[in-house]
Amino acid sequence: MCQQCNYSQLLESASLEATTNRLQVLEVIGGSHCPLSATDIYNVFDRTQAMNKVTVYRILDLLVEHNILERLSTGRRAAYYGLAPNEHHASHAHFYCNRCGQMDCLRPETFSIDSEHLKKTFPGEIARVEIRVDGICKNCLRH
Amino acid sequence: MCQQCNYSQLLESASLEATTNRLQVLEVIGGSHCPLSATDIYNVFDRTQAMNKVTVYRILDLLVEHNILERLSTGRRAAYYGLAPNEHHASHAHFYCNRCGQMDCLRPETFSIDSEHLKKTFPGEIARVEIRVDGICKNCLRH
DNA sequence: CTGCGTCCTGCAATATTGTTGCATGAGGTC
DNA sequence: GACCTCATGCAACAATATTGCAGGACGCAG
Repeated sequence: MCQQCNYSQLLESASLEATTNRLQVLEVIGGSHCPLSATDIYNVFDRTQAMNKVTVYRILDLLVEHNILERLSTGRRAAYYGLAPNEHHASHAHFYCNRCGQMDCLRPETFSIDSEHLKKTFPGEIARVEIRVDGICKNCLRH
Repeated sequence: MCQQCNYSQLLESASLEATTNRLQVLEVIGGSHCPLSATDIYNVFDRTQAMNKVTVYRILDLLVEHNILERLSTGRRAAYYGLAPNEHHASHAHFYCNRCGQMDCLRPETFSIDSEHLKKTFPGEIARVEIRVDGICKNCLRH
């Protein structure tokens, strides 16, 4: 998902310690071409070196809170996590396959939405806009 | 949310029996100015006349499947339910307050997205596009 | 009008996902 | 060395949703 991000730097500029666990979570997410669920993430560590699921959840929460990761909803129960938009990658919509549960990133230019106008007129504070396209992916269509 | 929908008719045109429970669920959702969670819905019935939560979940699933209701994600765990777009109400985005958990409907013209183009070019089948704005609502900002 | 099938509902148990409380251990500071 | 803060782990718990099974309503064939 991102080869240009320096994860230690991301953490330090958020005043967070760059611990091994945090770096590993970031590497797993950053190394994936699509957002991952918390379960996906700690399953990766089950194979190589155990990381407690609570630790994974806490790291995910922390990084979302510091805007390093973004939490994506799926229409099902589990949330998915991807790198938050930053100078290296623009905010973009996602496609969620209702059949296999895979979530994919759409290209940033897929939707052009004017959230600036909304931010000026909306009587509240807007943190982010999430766009998700639901359907059936091409792999599942073949079967 | 909708005074024009005839719920029995909606059910019948989907070949579903218009049972009391289903009509009541539809009336609760249709009578609300904003989408409701499954818990909200069966709490309404706790006061007036009990309906089992499993029944509520099953009715919600069934109606979503038949495109009478739409399931909205919140970024938290509970899903919210509103009437699906139909001839009486256009598809629209929603605002979710991260502080109080209230979900509100935005006016349909808030975002104009070109999903037709995407449907033509995307190598998969697109069922719907969900847009959610997250932030803090004006009520919560006051406190 | 009796027996059979189908559908809706309820209850209990279970599953999935995420969170909290508390203890331990590492590393820094006085 | 005593003390602090922070990250982590473990166990228990909480919130949300689903499954299995049984009973009851309703229509229909005989």
